[in-house]
Amino acid sequence: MSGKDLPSRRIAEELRRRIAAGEFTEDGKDGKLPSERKLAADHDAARNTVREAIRQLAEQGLVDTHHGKGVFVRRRRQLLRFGDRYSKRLREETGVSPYRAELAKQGLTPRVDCPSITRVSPPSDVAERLGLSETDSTVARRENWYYAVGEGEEFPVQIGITYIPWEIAEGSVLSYSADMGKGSLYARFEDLGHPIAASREEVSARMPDPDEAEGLSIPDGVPVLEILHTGIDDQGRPFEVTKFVIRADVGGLDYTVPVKD
Amino acid sequence: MSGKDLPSRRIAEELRRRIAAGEFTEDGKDGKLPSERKLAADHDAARNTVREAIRQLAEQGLVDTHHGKGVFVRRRRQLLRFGDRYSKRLREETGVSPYRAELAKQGLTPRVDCPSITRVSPPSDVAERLGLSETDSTVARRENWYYAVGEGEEFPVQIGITYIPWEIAEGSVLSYSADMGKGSLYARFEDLGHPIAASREEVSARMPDPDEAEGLSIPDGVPVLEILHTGIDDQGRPFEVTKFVIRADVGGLDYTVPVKD
DNA sequence: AACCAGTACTGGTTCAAGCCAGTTGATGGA
DNA sequence: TCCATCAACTGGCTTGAACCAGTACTGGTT
Repeated sequence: MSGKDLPSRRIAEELRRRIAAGEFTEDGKDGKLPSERKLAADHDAARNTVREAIRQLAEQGLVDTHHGKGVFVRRRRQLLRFGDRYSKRLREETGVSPYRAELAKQGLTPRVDCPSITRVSPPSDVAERLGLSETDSTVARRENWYYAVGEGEEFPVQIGITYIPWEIAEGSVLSYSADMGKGSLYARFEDLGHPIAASREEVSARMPDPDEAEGLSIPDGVPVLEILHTGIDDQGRPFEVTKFVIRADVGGLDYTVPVKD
Repeated sequence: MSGKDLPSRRIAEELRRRIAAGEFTEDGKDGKLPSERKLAADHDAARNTVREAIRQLAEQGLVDTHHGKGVFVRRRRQLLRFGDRYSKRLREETGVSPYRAELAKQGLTPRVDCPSITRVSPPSDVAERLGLSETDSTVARRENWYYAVGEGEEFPVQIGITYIPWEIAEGSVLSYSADMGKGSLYARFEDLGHPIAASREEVSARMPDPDEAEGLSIPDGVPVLEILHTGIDDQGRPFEVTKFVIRADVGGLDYTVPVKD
């Protein structure tokens, strides 16, 4: 046995069963569960006990609650898979960014927002990867928000914060313009003598902090993937670090890496 | 403003501040917070309100609760970073597995448990990646649990479930023995004519299901990384799929991938 | 038709109380 | 000395009540 026989668990278990059976989602139904007060009466339990059960389901990502409306079965969206983001061939042949291509597979269109470009001191993890001193150097900081638009809804997918050593970015569009022109970011780096040759990606997962949860409208019980990406040029020099934060309920990663002998 | 001014939020906020200030962890202290009943009295609030505040902290991964003992500040462990797991050179030169090497950096020793080797029908995602029919084929299923041992404590890190087409595993140690001999798994695949040449890794993050949470003793508010790994040989044939589930509070990934022109 | 107010729902938060269950340390007997 | 017992903690769970806050519909007024 893996769980104790408590009222809240029993109620949660029963709701899980009914959700799996499609009781709330079949035909014309909108996925709405009975109200907390009704469930409490049905199970002869206190409303707080039902709330505890629903909290367990929400934590598990099975339902969403909406104040004033009700509790709804969360419909599973197929994950977007991001990989191969830097290939020059892709960049030149298809003319569309990998982000756009992946969204297109699911009938979605991207919207990217670049709310700020600033000049700052690098955070310590970024400075370390760029081989810079944390205090004696500055970097250009470009913040990008990625959204997906489709079927009358728009939702945020990921945030990317790119740090570029100031001595590289200085004078280039990288340091001041949201629009980076044909071929986008990595074409500009190539112009500047840093063609991307390798990418290091350090991947972690964690719960979003409250600001991220709000900004990315992340439902309860959904973690984020955090990727610390370092761009490395043909000389082995790191020239750019980007910190991605991806909603794990809408996005994942897909790497195909050759294995070295 | 990002949060409402509710009693439970205020209490959580104050505890966050005191935790950050090191009030519970400095010098000889063991990181224990005041009891729920004491906090309730101090803040002139109901015990349930304090519990709600503590639940928020636990969800955020700041504290652990222990029934009968108290609430403790969670000490952050440096993440283990797994990458480059398949290199033949590493395998032959160092003689130690990458898993062992990464743990050694932090003064930990691995323990690996192989509780079961069975013959089953492949799950659909696995069958798809191996190019098999879900119903007309069988695979060897090897389940491995990875633990870290150090300083009088042992904790689980990840689970790996490896699926191998039966026609490949049949007759080999892969199909029946926990001990795979010198060079381990990928050396055996090489013996069988499938030297690993590339690895595809599909990465997602999610909350653990209740069984995983128990089996991996995952604290509240900690997600897992799920990696669906496909081993590909020098002919481009997939010969093995492993599903890893990693506790995100102890482990992450580290890929360095060349960028194709 | 357009608007607004009222009302009856929904979940969100807090309260005070009680009992259950795991942990710890003191007490006292063998 | 050793060990069982007990008391006094700790958090875990449930109850039932009250009130707040967001939503949607209804009916009346304009």
